[in-house]
Amino acid sequence: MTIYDISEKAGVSIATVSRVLNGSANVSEETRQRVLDVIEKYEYTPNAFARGLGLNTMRTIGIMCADSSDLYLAKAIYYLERQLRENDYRCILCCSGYELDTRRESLDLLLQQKVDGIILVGSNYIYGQAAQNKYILDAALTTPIMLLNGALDAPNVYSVLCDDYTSVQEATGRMIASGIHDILYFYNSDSYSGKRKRSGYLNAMETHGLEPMQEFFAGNHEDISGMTEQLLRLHQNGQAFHGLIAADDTLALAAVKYAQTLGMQIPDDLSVIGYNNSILAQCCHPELTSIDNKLEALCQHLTDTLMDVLTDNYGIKNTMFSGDLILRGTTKAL
Amino acid sequence: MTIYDISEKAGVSIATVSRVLNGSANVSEETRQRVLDVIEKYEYTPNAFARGLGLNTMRTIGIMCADSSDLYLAKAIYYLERQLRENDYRCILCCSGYELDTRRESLDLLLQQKVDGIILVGSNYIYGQAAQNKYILDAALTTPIMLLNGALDAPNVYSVLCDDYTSVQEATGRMIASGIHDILYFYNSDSYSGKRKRSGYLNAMETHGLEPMQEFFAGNHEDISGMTEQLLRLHQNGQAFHGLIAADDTLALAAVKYAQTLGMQIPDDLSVIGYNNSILAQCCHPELTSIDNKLEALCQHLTDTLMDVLTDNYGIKNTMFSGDLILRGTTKAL
DNA sequence: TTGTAAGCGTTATCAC
DNA sequence: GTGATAACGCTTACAA
Repeated sequence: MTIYDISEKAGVSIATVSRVLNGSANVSEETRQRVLDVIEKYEYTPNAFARGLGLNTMRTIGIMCADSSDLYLAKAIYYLERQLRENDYRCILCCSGYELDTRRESLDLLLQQKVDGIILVGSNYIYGQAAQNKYILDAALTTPIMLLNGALDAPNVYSVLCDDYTSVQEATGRMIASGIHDILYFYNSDSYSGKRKRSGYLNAMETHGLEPMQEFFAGNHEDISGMTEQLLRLHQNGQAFHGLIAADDTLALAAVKYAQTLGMQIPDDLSVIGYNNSILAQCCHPELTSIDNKLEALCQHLTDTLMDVLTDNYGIKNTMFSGDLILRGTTKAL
Repeated sequence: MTIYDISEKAGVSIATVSRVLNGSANVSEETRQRVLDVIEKYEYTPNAFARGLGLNTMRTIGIMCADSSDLYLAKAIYYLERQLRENDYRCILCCSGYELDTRRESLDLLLQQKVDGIILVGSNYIYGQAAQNKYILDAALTTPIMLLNGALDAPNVYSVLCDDYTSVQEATGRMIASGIHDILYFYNSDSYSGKRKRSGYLNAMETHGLEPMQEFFAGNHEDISGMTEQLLRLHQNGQAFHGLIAADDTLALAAVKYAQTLGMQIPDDLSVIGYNNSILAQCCHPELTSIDNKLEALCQHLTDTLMDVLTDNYGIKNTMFSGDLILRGTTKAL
């Protein structure tokens, strides 16, 4: 079934069928109905490729992330897909991994597919050195690039992120105010937002004249046992801390397991604050106090901005949301 | 840049450029090189829409799932996307939700996008009544349909799943053999695989002449606190059990929290077995014994089969893998 | 209000 | 080997 078949059966030209299909006003109600009847009768649907060629768009958005099975990224993808679908856009998912080379490839893939926009999900896309971000700028020459949890000042690049710095700074401050002074910062990434979180912690400690303690975990993002073991080694080496702020709920969960392994009471012997307020926060007993970075709101804003850019060729360049500390059982009243 | 521009600059016809582009043998090495040079110089890439129209494919596969942020589904999507990309296919992600109506819509969306195949991820897509599965059969008229963790016997529909029945039956049997006779089955879905898991439990209990205890959780899939509370209510009502088999790691985790809340020792006072062997299994202390259903292997087999179908129009219709019980701290030696 | 015809940028079938 | 040229199925001026 093509538009020709329909036009023939309805006794009109293909232009008229096309007009009906695209809701053009310049069609008499009578012919419109006649055409619609034929379309329905034969269950005709326009050929998406032909339409794409004619309109130079198939209404698709590329969603790129390092690893779509990551709890946090998966949630972001979920929100974005739903919101884009509501705007009649389809999503092409592309997991780029964490290497620069594979990221370039992934981005090229999406550009070749001629998507209308590309969303980079995750702060790890922005590197410290400008040269490493060049492939993003190149892509932006062709297609609007949206950054979720990253920032890059360039034409046709739009950023939406959460104020990680302030969130962690305030959380640390509240823990200090509750009387805990030996607080360990436990992290596993020095990405754009990773750096900002850590700065927040450092600033809070310095402000209160306290000595910072930082511990970096280099292993796999999902290796909770490995994280726990690393903390246990710290303990064996005599490093004491009664508070722990984690850059991620996974790390915080490892801290809870660490305490349980040693028979410590939470929050009396150890207070823990996580980040992301993911489902993991509910997974332990007591439940995790965690920083909520408003992912759904971030995604909604990003989608809205992208729609603005796509229609008006203009949108808000940078937006920063503020996070919320969600209090649960791993901290005393802060 | 179009193929015309390139042909002009290279001093050949568009046919020759197209031949070079598609690796046709009938081009002299000299012209091939000349054309390639021009292509490289101008960074030309063929227009995907035009190519799609000509070839009637853009090499895309639709991946449909109820909720891509679900831990298990997210993992499946991750594997599938990677494997499809290796085969030079792009993925269009579409979250359909759990309602029949929205599923129909989602499937239509993918068909209209003219994907080359559709993967339904999750056992919940297959309903008990044939009429409810009709929309899948209709889609299969046009496009091969792959079922991950579901089975449906129909033309152009292919199924890959794990033997949930046997996995749960054996796990239950081993728990019984370890001396635990009052075992609760905790579940939250009566989907295709949900039913099979439950049957496995029931069969094992009956075989050993034990009275089954089943508890259904009707709330949100992520509401671990709600699940924990439901178990606590059960306890308050005097229902005793020293073993618990869960249809999902989330439910198993709730069981661990339930025990911790009551001050029970795991596994001495309560043994727990989960399902999926997801990251959640690592999240509690002690860690979850869980049934691994070989998701990556399932996905790989599904992708391979789909590639077979796409190239030869023929592939293995039904495949069943067997699961593994991964022993960890929530059970005594089984 | 409707129809004609020219794109859109490929692939593929012919000739030569 | 290479080059015309006809599909592919739509959108959209431009005419009528």
